[in-house]
Amino acid sequence: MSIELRQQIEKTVPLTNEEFELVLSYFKEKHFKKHQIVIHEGDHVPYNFYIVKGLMKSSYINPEGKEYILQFALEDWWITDPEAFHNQTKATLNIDCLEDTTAFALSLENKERLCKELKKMESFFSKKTTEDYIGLQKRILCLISSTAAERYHNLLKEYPGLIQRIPKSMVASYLGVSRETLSRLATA
Amino acid sequence: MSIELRQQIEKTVPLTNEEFELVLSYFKEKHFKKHQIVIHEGDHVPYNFYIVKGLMKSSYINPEGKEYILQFALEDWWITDPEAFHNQTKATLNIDCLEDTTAFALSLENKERLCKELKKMESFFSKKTTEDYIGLQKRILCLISSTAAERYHNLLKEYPGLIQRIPKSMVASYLGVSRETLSRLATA
DNA sequence: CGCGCGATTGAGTAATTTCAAATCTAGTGG
DNA sequence: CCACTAGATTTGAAATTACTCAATCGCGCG
Repeated sequence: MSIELRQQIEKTVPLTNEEFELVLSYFKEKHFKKHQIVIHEGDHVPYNFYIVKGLMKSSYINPEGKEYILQFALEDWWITDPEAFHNQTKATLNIDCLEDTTAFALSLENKERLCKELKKMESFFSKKTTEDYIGLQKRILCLISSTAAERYHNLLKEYPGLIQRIPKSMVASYLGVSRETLSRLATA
Repeated sequence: MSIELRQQIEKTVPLTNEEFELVLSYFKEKHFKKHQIVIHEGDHVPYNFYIVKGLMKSSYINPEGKEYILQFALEDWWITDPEAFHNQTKATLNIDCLEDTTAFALSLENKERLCKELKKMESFFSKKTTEDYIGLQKRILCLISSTAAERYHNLLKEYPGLIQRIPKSMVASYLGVSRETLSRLATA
């Protein structure tokens, strides 16, 4: 059930069985249904979620009600409203489920306790955040340097499995183009 | 000379004078002239730079020679090619100076030694990377949800001091619009 | 079988780019 | 101090790209 998480951590730091048990003990298993809202704008953000099975998305909804998708998270990915989670402020993003989803939930308090108790976990989170940072920088480069068509094909190439599980209209939102434009790109 | 760096670190973790001396000892002071190239695509990336005085930018240059600016870094900011630096691979970005610049250079080896010797520095870097990640997420949101005009005015509001020190054509590159479009926005 | 959501298509409009030319400006050497 | 030049900025006009609004299509689910 949690082999992937262990493997992910062990890409950075090796763990004994006991250590991994300790790590797991700080998480709380949570179950969500398709369409369920996990975090709503204005909420307190109690957890960072590691996705065991399923699919969530995080997005910003502007005053006119238009949704802009910041992230999809499927198996072995993490998702939260990072600013609200780390600064313990109110959420500006919304997080919901595109499928029935099982996640391991880690509170900020538990994250800090865990890092204190098991110093190498601090290295793991640090490395993970750095990798995520690099990913965002690449996405920014893509947004400022590529056309809508190039961005779409790049996404297809990078995450071929993702597109099958997501309505095209959401792919459009993630790429920063209208559904109609994406539809015209997809057939070309 | 290095009061700002100490203050930046102490926003996350308190330091004694001795500890800060230790921190500083891992950095190497470097001087660069305006227009000097600090990192060239294909180079090894030996350092992450903390800017003491001056201004650098990092950018990607596509095969046709068009430049896309990922980051500006002025006093009290950090800059490197993060992927090449952390994975010790060849640079895909270019970094150069828009002004004469003094920087504190930290090698990956020294960063790791420092974190090992002074555990709280790992917390500092971790926190810093998280904050930077949040910043990039905001920039992505801005890119997918705002018009060129909104992005420009947002930049003016967020970093009012930056614009005076940077050619408008580079602001355009950073925002992902053509110089001509930015010029028309700026006068409006 | 029909409802409803998502996807597609069409037409008109708005925003942005490109290419080209003109203008402005800062730094250099005389 | 002035003239000159290279780079940066602005402006204009045409072409492209993407958006909006509206209508239609397709299909899975109840």
